[in-house]
Amino acid sequence: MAAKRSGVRGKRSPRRKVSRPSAPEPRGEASLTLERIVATAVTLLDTEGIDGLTMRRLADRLGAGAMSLYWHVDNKEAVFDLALDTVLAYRGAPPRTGSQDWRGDVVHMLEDWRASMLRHPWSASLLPRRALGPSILARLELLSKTLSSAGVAEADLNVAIWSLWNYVMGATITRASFEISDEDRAAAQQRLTCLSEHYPTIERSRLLLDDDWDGAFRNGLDFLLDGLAGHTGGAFT
Amino acid sequence: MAAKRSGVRGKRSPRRKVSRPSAPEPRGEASLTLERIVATAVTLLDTEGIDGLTMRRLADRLGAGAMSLYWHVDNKEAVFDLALDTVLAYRGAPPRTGSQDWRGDVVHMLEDWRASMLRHPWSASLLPRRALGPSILARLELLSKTLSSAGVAEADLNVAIWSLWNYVMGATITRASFEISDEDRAAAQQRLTCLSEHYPTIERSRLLLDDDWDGAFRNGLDFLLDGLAGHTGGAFT
DNA sequence: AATGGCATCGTACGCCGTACGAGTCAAGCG
DNA sequence: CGCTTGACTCGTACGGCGTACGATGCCATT
Repeated sequence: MAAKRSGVRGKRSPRRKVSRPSAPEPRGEASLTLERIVATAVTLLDTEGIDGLTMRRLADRLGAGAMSLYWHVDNKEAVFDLALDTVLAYRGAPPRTGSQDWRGDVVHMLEDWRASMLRHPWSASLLPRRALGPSILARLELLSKTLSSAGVAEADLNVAIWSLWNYVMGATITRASFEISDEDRAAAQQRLTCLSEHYPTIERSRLLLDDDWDGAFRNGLDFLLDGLAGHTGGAFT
Repeated sequence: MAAKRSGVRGKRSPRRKVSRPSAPEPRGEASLTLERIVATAVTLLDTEGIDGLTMRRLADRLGAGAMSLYWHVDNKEAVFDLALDTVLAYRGAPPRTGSQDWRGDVVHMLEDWRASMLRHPWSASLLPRRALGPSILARLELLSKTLSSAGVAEADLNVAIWSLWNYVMGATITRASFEISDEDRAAAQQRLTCLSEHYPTIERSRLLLDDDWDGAFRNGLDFLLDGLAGHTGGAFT
C-alpha cells in the first residue's frame, strides 16, 4: 500500500553491496554500483530529458544488461527518486551560526536551491509527484534553523517556512518549464503577439518577453521577506 | 522543431468536425467529439491518476476504438494539454472594475486558482512540462488587469504578477504532491519521527504534521501582499 | 572439490503510443 | 440513379517500454 521508502533494494535479501575484502575492482569495466547508476541517470536526464531515461538505455551507458540494474534498484521510480535527491542535495556550507545577516543567509540558501534545480530542469517536472526526500528535508531543516535563530517566533515559523518554500518552488518550476518546453523565444513571441488582442495587459507589460528572471526572483523574494519581517516584528531587517 | 500549438488536428486536412446539416446525432451511442474526449479524459485522470490515462482506456470509456481518437486529436500530449486547460479555466465572474477592494479581489482570484487545481491534483504534475495555455494566460491577464487598475505602477507590475503567480504555483504544487503521494499521514509521521534526530527543528515545529494548509496559504499570501504594498506605495491597503 | 550467496543477464510477457490503410456512410453532382 | 468525394471509424501491426523469472557465472569459504 504505502510506497516503499528509499528503494535501493528490498526485494529479497542482501542489504547492499557488501564490500569485497580483497581484490576490490579488478574488472576491465568498472562494476555496477548504485553510485554509478545514479550518476549516469543524472547525465542521461540532463542530455536526453525526462523521456530519454530508459532502463535499457541506462544499462547500455553502463555497459550492462538492463535487468542487472534491478539488483541495485527496486524499479524505475527508485532511479528517479535517487537522481532527484542527488541533484537536490545541498553542497554548500551551512550559514555560520553566529551570523548577524540572517536575511542574507536565507536569500543565499534559497538562491542556491533555485540554481541547483535550474541546472537540471527535469527536476522541476519530477518534483510534484514525489514525497519529500532527505535532501529536501535537510534543506527545510536548515532553513527553519536559520529562521528560528533569527528570532522568528515559534508560532510564526511554519508559515514563514512554507511561504518561502512555496515561493521558491513556484518560481523555479515556472522558470524550468520555460527551459523545458522546446519552443524558442521567437515562437513564443509570435504566439503572444498573435493572441495579444485577447491579452492586452500582459502584452503591454511585456510580462513574458522580458527575461530578467534572476532579478525578478530576487525582487519577489525581497517583498516576501519584507512582509514576513513586518509581521514577525523586525527580524530580517 | 517547435511544438505544434493546440493539437486538435492538423495532420492532414479537415479543420474540425463539420456540423452535419441533417440527422445530427441519430446514433445509438453518442458520436465521438472533442468535448466528449476531453471530458472523459478528465474524469479518467480524476479517478485513475495520471498513469491511468491510456489512449486505449480512454477510447474504451467512449465506446470507440483506440485509433478513432486520432481523428480528433494529434496525439496523447494533446489530450493532456486539453484536459489541463479545461481544468484550469476560470469560470467565475471577473472582479467588478469599480471595486475598491483590490486586495480582496486578488486574494479571491488566487484562491480560486488554487482550488481549481487541487480539485484535480494531477494538474499539478502536468503543469511543469507544458507551455502556457489559454486558460493560464487568461488568468494572468485578469490578475494583471486587476493589479494595474489597483494603481500598481507599470514598472512594478511584472514583479508583482510573477511574485503572486510563483507563490500560488508553489503552494498548490506542494500541496497537491501530498495529495498524490499514496502514503497516508500515519506513514509520513512514522517516517518523520523515525528520522527526527536528523531534522530536529522541523520535528519540533511540526512543520509537516499540522495540516491547516488553507490557512497557511492565506497567511503567506497576506505577507507577500504586505510586502508588495510596502513597495508600491500603499496600494492594497 | 563442494557449497552457497552475490551479482549479472537472456528471454519473454503484457502493455503502451501510434503509422498505415481499409472500411462505412452520407452529401453532392452528373 | 449511379458515382465520387470527403468525414469519420477502426483492425492490424510495429517497435519500444518496464520488469518477472530463472539460468548462469564468480568468488570466498569450507
